[in-house]
Formats: sequence, structure tokens, C-alpha cells
Amino acid sequence: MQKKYILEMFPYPSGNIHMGHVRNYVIGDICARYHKLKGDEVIHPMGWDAFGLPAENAAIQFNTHPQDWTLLNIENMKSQLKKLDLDLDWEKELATCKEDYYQYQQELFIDLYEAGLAYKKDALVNWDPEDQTVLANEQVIDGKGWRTGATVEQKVLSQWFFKITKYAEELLNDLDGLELWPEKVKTMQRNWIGKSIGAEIRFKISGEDDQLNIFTTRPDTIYGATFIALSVNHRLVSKFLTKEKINEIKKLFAEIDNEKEKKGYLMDIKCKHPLLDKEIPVYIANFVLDNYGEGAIFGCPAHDERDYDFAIKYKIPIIKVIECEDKDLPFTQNGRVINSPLLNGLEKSEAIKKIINYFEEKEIGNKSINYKLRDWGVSRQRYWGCPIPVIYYEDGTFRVLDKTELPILLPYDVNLNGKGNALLNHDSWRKIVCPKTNKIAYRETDTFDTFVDSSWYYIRFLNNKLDKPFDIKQVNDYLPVDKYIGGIEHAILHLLYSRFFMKALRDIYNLKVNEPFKQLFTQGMITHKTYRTQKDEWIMPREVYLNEGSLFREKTNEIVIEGPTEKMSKSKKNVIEPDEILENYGIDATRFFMISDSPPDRELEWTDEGIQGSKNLVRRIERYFKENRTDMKHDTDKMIEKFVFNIEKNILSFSLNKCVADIYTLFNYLEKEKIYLHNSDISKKILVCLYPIVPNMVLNLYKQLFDSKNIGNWPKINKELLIERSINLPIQIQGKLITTINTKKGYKENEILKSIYKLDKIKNKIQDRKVTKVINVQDKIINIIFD
RNA sequence: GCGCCAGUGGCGGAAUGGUAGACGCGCUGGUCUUAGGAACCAGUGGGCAACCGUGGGGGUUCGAGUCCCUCCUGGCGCACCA
Repeated sequence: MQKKYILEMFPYPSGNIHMGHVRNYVIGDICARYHKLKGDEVIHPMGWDAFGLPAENAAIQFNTHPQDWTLLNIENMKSQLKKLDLDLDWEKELATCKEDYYQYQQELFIDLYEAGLAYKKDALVNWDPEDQTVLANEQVIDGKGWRTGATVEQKVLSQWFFKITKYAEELLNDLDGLELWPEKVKTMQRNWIGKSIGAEIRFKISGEDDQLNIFTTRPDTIYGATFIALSVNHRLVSKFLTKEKINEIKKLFAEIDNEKEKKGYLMDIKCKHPLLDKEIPVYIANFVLDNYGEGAIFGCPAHDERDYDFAIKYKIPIIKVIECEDKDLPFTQNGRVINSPLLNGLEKSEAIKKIINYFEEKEIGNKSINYKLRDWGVSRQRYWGCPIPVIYYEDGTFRVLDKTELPILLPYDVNLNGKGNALLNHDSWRKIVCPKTNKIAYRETDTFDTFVDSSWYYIRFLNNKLDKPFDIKQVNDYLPVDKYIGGIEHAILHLLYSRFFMKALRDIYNLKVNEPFKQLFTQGMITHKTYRTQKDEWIMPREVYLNEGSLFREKTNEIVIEGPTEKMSKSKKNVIEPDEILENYGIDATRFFMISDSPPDRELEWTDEGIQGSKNLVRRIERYFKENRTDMKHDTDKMIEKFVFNIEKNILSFSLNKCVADIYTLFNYLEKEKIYLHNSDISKKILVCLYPIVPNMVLNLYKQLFDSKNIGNWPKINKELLIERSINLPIQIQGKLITTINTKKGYKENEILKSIYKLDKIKNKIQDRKVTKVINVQDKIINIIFD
């Protein structure tokens, strides 16, 4: 028996499931049911990503408690999921907000800490003023919080970090081995990790016992360096300038007209050029990133666009060191090095190699690799999350707790007023006497980023009742997840964090698993037309009715304007409620429609015609089997065999839309040929194949036809029957199709040519020209060539 | 700007280098009726035809929607990453 771990991304219990969930889970369910019929040992669990800020907001808004709100939502959504006929193993259910989950996460944190993979440091962090919490770099999109959209501020706080950067190289390299992941996701992760190979060069500061370490990918342009630029947050800036001055500069930098505008501030210090006997000026510049490298660059204006713009603005010399026309400046392509005593005449790669060797020899620099990836900041200043098992003493030191001191449970009695962290204000929970030292201590009041929760839930599913995080043998036996299905929006955050966790745990526990998800399938979004009134008020599709070619709103009879088709969203109100659809069309039509109109990895447009078409298909199949007689034709067996083969192939390749086409093709054939199967064995075969897609309908039909609900296993395919004995052979002349002839497979070329040449269509084409070549692709095509 | 993906009928979409448009929706004409959110039959890329047709232009090949080059358009991601 083969194990198949099939997993769909678990939902946040927001209150109700939406169509996106339905599509996601139906796709996964079809896979899981298919594999069960094949006799595989299928693991198909479901759980809840249950910590997170919305619960706190809801608690304030509705005067309830985050826990009560969350658990109620879970119950509600669970009953909704059950209506979808999902073959889930609810015994394995877990919720990350429950202590039987998060206490083991606290254990894992202790493991990570002891392995040197969790650490605390003062850091300039992204502060979301609306959520009043820190965000990871990955959670800041265009300078705004990923959830709130509020402009993120920079703040210095003492924070816990996970050392994901230790795995940067492995996380990057192992992407190559993930053959069953979408290329797109791998590309996004590669870009995020952002590996650059170059050099780190030391620049001495004139008259000071201090130096700068500058990373560059273009050490071949070092002779063209005419200035240094620092980020305003660079160490040396606060060393040489007052706080007031720095704030002044920050204000200056904030006043720019467009994002690319360069601004600088000339400092009083100068740097020595590492190779030339000259000094170059040091600026603070707005375009230098402080979280990349050391936050310092050398400017080579002749061969870098940004440096060029800056040099023009501040009248800094521009020295060409790569051969090019003046009009082409800044010249950033490859070329021969000039004006560089040690490198003249060399091509880029040779020059880079040579200069790095020289730097290393003279100890003024070395080869260096840089990553964009930063360590993962996991502290969140929120109540509704997993507590970090750490205590602080009054002298400022801290202690990570022992596993025997766990669990650290969240207190239920908190005052949620929306201002700051409720744990910080909960004195009786926070203040304790340390059992080891008998000293007064205070608990860590930050909780984990909820992405920590989802980084290992697929491991916990293997045994959600174990009194330790997981069982090593079980992990080795059942991971990786064979098919992981979810939205593309998690391409970086969740999937990268999970990969990191798997590798970190592998090293700590000596596991044999390198990657958590063998195959990743990203399903497309569901879209729908948008509708609004003339007052620009979005309205729901169900409020719209059609009258004499125009759209109107029910009740008010306002004129309705049809907008573009967009992703279903609450704000645009173009949503369809799963409960209503199930009520009106039933589960079978709903499941059919989720896979009918587009391939699962593409957008699915919700249309009334689409769901109605699925409903009609359900009715048609049910009606077909009501016909109480069996009449077969000689090729019926073959047709059915082909059907089984195609359905299987298309389920395995996630081409579920083609499964629907296969079903139509089969019933078109059966009805057109007036073939009725009723309660024959062939009906059993057909129904088994339909079962993964529409289990409800199949079980009902099976009961009616065979007085049983035991549908058995996936049919074994008789390959003999798949072989076509006669074919329609296309005949081409000069590569163009002229006609087709029906013939037996395995025909003899010279024999069939004789009959081909007798055909009028062929004779007319060839006339008396001389045939120079005949290409016979046996049983596929014949192509006749003449001069 | 860089990277990735994609461009096929009125629409969604099928096509291991070998009959382009499977299957569905929509539409047209017809049938039936318990008048339905039904069902059935016929048709549906363009053109009267020869023929022409997979974003444009080249190429490889006996043969290209498919492979190569180039350009255009759209989507997504990243984006002052030194």
C-alpha cells in the first residue's frame, strides 16, 4: 500500500467559508477520493489556522472574546465544510489556538533556541500603526501592511528572530529539486532569497580608526568609484552626526516628488580609495537600502544608473572604466575594462576574478555572497497568538523556559480595549516568581507570528494527540506531503517559512525529510462580474435582475451598471455564498461546476449559465440511469475503457476540466447510440469513475441500481481494449491535408499507396507530376511529396 | 526596468511535432410538452468557391498552435537589492 498525503491549505476561521475554499477543497477531495479507490493509504486531514488579529478586532466589535468567537466560527465552518461532501479525516482535526497544538509549538521554539536558530535582538522593525504590531519584511507590501494597508513605520524594538538566513543557500538550491512545483512559485522564491555573488571591499575612513565594508557585484568598476553613499540608518551616521541632524536629514529625504528622486547629504568625513592615492567624499543618500549588505555602497557613476543620477545632481566626477561611448553613459553592459591599472583590457568576468584575488592578497576585500533574505522576525505585540516561552528578570536578562515548564497558556481573562497588547496589561499573568531562581520575573508578552503556527501543522496532523510535537518515525514515513493544494498568495510567506521549518527540524531531530511539500498545486481564483448602481454603490449579484435587456436592482428598481469581472471580494460585493448555491443547485452540481469551466490552476469565472449547466449534467446522468433496460453495442466496452483511462489520467494531472469533458463525451455517445446500461457491471465501472467528483450522486444511484453503497475499487484497465484496430488515416500532399481514409492499423505502405493513388482527390492533385517522396508515419499519417 | 506565464471561434477552453477548434456555454432553425432554470433533433471558425485560418514577422521541418529567433499585446511577481 502506498501512502498518499493530500493536503489543502487550512483556513482561517473567519466565520463562513467562501467559494475559494469550496474550489480548493473540492479539488483536493477529488484527488483524495481517487487515491482511496486505488487502494492507497490516504491521509487527508483538515484544521484551523485559528490565531490572528481578526479575532481580537471582532471581540472588540461584538463584545465577545477572541477564543469564543474563534471556536464558534470553527463549529460553523466545519458544518459548512461537511455539506461539501469532503472525505476528510476529522479525527486528525487541529486548531492552532488550542493548547494541545500551541504548547508543542513552544517546545519547538525551545529546540530552535537551543540549536541557535532563534535569537533576540534590537531591530529596526516594521510597525503597523493600525494593528499596533510588528510585521515581517515579507508582510510589508509597497510600504504598507499586508493586512491593514496602513503605511508602515520604522521603530526600534527588541524582537525574536528565526535564523532563516542560515538556510538561504539550501532553500535556494533545493528549489531545483521541486519538480512538481509551479515554476512561477519557485521563481518568486528565488527572487525573494535574492542571491548575489560579488565582493566585500573595505574602505578606510581618513583620519579615523574606522572602516566601511561595502558589498558590490561589480568590483571590476572599483577604479571608477568617485563617492561613497550610506543609508541614513548606517552605524557611521549616528557616530558622526547628532540625532537632531539625522532627523533633519530624514525629513529632507521624505520630501521627494517621485520615488526615484535622489537626495544626498555630504558628510564631513572622507574615505580612502582602496587602490588609488585619493580620497573620495562620503554622502548619506536616500536611495541606499539599509537592510541590504551593510547599508553602504561605493558609487561608480559611469556604470550604474542610480549612481549616475546622483553624481549629476551633486556634481560628482564621472570616471569611465568600461569602454563605451560617452553618449551611452551610464553604461551598465559588459565591456572591456579601461582606466584601471590592474585590469585594463580584461572582460568583466576576468576582471572580477582578478581584482578579488588582488583584494584578498592585500587584505582589503574578499569574495562575498549576499542575500536579500532577512531573518524572520516572529514577535507580535498581540494577545491572540501563541505565547513565546521566555521570562525576563528585573536586571534585564532573560531565560528561555525548560520544556518541563510548559505549557504557557494564554489567560482567558483579558481586557481587550484595542490599545496595545492585552498581555502586557495583564499583571497577574505577566508577573511571576521564577521557580528556578526565586526572583521576580515577567513573562514575554509578545506572541508568535501566526505564520509560525502554519509552518508545521502538516507535521502535527500525522498525530494530533501525541504528547510531544511529533513522532520521528512517523514523520520519516509519511512526509513529505504528496500533494499540497492552495492559493498562489502563499507563494512566498507560508511556503518559504514551512520549508525553513522542515529543514530546521530535520537538523534538530535528525529527520530524513528535506522538503515539506513534494507537489504544490496552486488553484486559480474565482471571479465574477461586478455590479454597481449609478451612485457607485457596489451591489450583490443576487440583487440584480434583467428586464428587456437592461439590468435593474431588486426592490429599488435602480438602473444597474455592469462592471468588469474581478476576483470575488466582499468589498466589491461580487460574491456568491456557498450555502445559497448548495441550497439552489445541490452539492453535485456545485462540485461539478468547481472543475468545469477552466483548468483548476486558472481563474474560474462564476456564471449562472455555468452552474446551471452543471445542474443539467447531474439531471442528465440521473435520468440516464433511470432507463430500465440494458442494450449494448459491440464497441461499448472499448468506449468505457477509454473513459476510465482518460478520467484517471486527467485526475492525476489535475486536468479536472477535461474529466468533465470526458463525462460529456461518454454520455453523448451512450445516448446517441441508444446504449442503456442500467444495473449492469459496466454501470458500476462508470459510477466508480464519477465517484471522486460527485460522490453524493454516485452513492444514491448505486443504492437505487444495486441496492448497495459499496462501490468497490477503481477499475483495472484492460489495455487490450484501448488498442484501436482501425483508424482514420490522414493523407497529405505537400504537407497539406487532402483527405482521410479508414483503414486497419498495421497496413502495408505499398498496398495502401495503391489505393490512395486511385482516389480522385489525390489524382487531381498529383496529375502527371513526379512523386519524389512519400512519408509514412505508420498508423499516423501519410504525406506525399512531388517536385 | 528585471523575471515568469500567456495570446487558439461570439465566450470558457481541447490538441505526445502528424486531421486545429475535443467538451461546454451561447446562438440559429425545428420537435415535443406536464410551459421548464426542462428535454430532444439539426446546425454553428471565415469564405459562394478555390481556399484562408491558432497576436505580427522570420526560421527549422516532408509537416509547426506546438520547436528556434524577433517584435507586439495582456496578466502576475519583484523592483533604487549596488
